[in-house]
Amino acid sequence: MPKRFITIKDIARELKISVATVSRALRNTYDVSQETREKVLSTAARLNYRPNASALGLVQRQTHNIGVIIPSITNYYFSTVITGIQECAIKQGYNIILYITNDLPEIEKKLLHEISLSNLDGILVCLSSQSGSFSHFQKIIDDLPCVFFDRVPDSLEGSKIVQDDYNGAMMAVEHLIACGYQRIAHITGPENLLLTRKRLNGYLDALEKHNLRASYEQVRFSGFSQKEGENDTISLFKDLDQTPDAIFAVNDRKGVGAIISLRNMGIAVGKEVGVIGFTNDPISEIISPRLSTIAEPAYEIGKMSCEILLGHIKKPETKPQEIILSGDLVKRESTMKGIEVTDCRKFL
Amino acid sequence: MPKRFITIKDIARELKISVATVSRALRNTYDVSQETREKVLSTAARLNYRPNASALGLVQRQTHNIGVIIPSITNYYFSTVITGIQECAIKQGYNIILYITNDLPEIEKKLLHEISLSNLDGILVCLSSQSGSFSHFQKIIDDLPCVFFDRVPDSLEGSKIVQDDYNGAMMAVEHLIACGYQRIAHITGPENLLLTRKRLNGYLDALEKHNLRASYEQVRFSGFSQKEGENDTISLFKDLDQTPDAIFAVNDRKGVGAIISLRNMGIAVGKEVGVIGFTNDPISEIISPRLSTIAEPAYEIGKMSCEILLGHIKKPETKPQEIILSGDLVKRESTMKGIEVTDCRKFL
DNA sequence: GTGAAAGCGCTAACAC
DNA sequence: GTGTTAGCGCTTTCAC
Repeated sequence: MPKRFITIKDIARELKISVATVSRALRNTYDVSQETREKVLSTAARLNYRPNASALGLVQRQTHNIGVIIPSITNYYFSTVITGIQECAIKQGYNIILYITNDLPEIEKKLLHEISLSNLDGILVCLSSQSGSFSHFQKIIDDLPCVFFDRVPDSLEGSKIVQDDYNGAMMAVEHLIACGYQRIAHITGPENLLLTRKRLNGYLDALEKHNLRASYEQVRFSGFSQKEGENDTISLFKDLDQTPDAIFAVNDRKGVGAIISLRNMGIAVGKEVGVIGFTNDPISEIISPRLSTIAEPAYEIGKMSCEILLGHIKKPETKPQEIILSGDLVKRESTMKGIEVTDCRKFL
Repeated sequence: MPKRFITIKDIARELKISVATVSRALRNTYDVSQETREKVLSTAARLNYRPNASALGLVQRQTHNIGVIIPSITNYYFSTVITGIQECAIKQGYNIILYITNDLPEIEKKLLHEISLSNLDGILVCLSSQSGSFSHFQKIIDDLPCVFFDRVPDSLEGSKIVQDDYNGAMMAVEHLIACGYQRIAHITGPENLLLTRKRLNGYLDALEKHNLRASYEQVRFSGFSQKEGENDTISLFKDLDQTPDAIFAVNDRKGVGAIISLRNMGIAVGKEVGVIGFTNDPISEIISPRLSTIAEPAYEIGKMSCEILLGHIKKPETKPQEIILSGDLVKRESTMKGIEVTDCRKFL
């Protein structure tokens, strides 16, 4: 182990003063003479002194590291959230340590067990899809400030930051209705996730509000991937006597999957069957036709989560907060019933 | 600072033995009796003891944290590389600390200055686009094992992991040529990046090899974004007397940009003008027509980089290695000259 | 205003 | 096989 950095001892020796004085001078404590302080500061700069993180961690019981547990980072939403977290953290002098669960509860559990909590001042969590119980989180919460974002538990205490899933879904479905679609199906994520249920409720309530048929028959639960969006769509068209004339997808990737399946079936997306997603993934601008969606404040979610966590870390007595950030409807061609698709070029 | 975890002292007190013995038992050192060890292990388990990371870091001079400096994570390539890094790291008991530069050399420099190196056992770096000089890295390299990936410096020593940029570009352009395209332009990244120059050389050499016109006139340097791909394409068609009949883009995002601009110009992508990218971003399957590309081993690059770094950490005398991973040609419709586009549905 | 010393949690060298 | 001690780099009483 060759790592050896300059320490306050080196500075003290060079200046023939005690380490205590060096320490005080460095931290600008008042009871140190102007002269000494300047000497210390200048030699520290000259020697390129940096405080040792482990020593600080040991004595102050805080490491300035925060953990982030997340199912995946290879999609627009999560990577943007992380970017928000990281930017906020660094600004306040904190590092983020990244843990990816691959959306697998076993890995999540294993991780939680193995993570060195003493290396962390707090933790940011987005649950994996199938997290059945949350007992493994309870232990952590007891030890460490913990903030949940996006996929949050309903049964645990703690701060929670989410987008407005219910109203977002409501907006999406009302937009479909406003466009003239009537038989609106929903392809969504795992039933046990709170996020899924909230969007589902928004969907169902919007239908009821407008006196349209709201039934579980036209809902498909599965995962969050494009492929699953494709399959759900196929299943919808195979199983239903009256095929839907619109699909509300729980996210844009599934929305893209829906468009692809519809295209494969020879159905004109928009004109014949409308599709709307959720996220505003850049991909929704690329797909043909372009996908209408509910834009989520991903970056904000990350930033806000980090700020709240840092608040808990700095003031442990802070009460848990639940924050809901609203999204925006983005209208594109996938929900335009009116336009004629005679000239295919338009969509190429 | 409320954090207080169980320590070996607690175990020692409970068992009325010394902390040294506890430490030895925990680490399974040989000179401890079976009986004592079992007692220690069981109380450690019962008390849910976890070694204190800071204390370990202090005494062993290693933190089991590795830093990752990367321009961005909100795209397929980088997020996949990170996933590979994280998976490899966790498997070997290391945490990754993420630093995002936003591709800004000022932030990169600032970061390098502020990062607590004593908190890191090593560092993985992907340069920002405009890193002019690398002097700020030199200091780090002297202190800490450092491995570069993807965007590597040519003037610094150290292990470097990259895809085969030169041959990938060569393959891409030869594919275009094989498809019958003749006037092949190139839209690429910042000229000062090694990666850009390698792909450029592959491009130029392929043209020369096949006796086609190779000139800087048909090359556009800019950034890596889709928007810049759009602009480069427009510029190409505006400036050139003889407009290109194919475009080789430095990455898929720019390739997508090229397709979008071509479509806007009313040009049939594939049939009239071929486009090929680099990466195999999932987006290349979504765009219409689907984008041919060179698939990069992103996950492998991450995994390999992490492995090499861990090698350096564990065996500091290890010589720097330069590893080149090859990519694969993926043929799609954006380079199909032959097919008739009468039925647009095919592409929708 | 400054130094000496203890202590954070742990390992390792040295006794016995 | 186990205990004692010193020390990793730093902060923080407590003296003076």
